[in-house]
Amino acid sequence: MPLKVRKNRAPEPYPECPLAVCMSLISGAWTPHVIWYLSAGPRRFGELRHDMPAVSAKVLTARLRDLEKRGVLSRSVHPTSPPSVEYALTPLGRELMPAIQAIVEISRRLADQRSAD
Amino acid sequence: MPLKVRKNRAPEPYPECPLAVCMSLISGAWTPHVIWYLSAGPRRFGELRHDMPAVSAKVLTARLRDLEKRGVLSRSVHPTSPPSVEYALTPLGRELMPAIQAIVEISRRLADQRSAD
DNA sequence: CGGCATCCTAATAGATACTG
DNA sequence: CAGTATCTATTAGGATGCCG
Repeated sequence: MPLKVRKNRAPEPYPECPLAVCMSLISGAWTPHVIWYLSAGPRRFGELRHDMPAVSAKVLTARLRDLEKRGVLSRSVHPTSPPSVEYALTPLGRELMPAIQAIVEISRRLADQRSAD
Repeated sequence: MPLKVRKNRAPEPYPECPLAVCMSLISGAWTPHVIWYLSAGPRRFGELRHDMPAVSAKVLTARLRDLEKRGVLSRSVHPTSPPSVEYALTPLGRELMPAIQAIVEISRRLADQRSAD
């Protein structure tokens, strides 16, 4: 059993791999969407769920916790009633925007091309 | 049982989801790396394995087949001895480069910042 | 050289029900 | 409102061995 690397993720510990650092922050099917919807400004849990109706609460929670741990976003609890929790991009999170932006633009262009057929 | 969507992938069929089209082409831990290493020009299977020592042959094959099926790259077999197979980006594949490029640049900047600490 | 077949683990994600 | 708990399913990826 040789070496046992972390599975299902880009192998971060290889510096010769030029995409690894950023990929480890945006990998996951929902991660880029979360970052995208936060790029316009802070947003609450329920609003994010509304933005992405197809994601389950569990998965959204998991992604948010993960991104918080990695320093991409911040989580602030407002002890009101009913309680509200706000998520916002950190400076690190904002550094990822060029990639997300590029993905959005390519998606739009490809979608346009398809509908033009 | 309501609607049964495709699992473990960004939900392509939601047009209101602005990242879906591109994400469906670059999702997967190794996919962006493959596209990146092909961006400099056509490349053979063995060369790609050399570029990404951490990927197994099986996974690399799977990613290449997948990308070929989606029209991102082309596969051409040269019936020499020993056989050689060359992969190259298609025009569609080249459209994805801005996103890959952005990921590479962010990775480099973040790596620089870390080493500057 | 460039695969494919087989078996395996781990990560991601979905459904549903429940809670402070 | 913003989660947590539990259970299950799908998939990505890894290890190994064989083949034209």
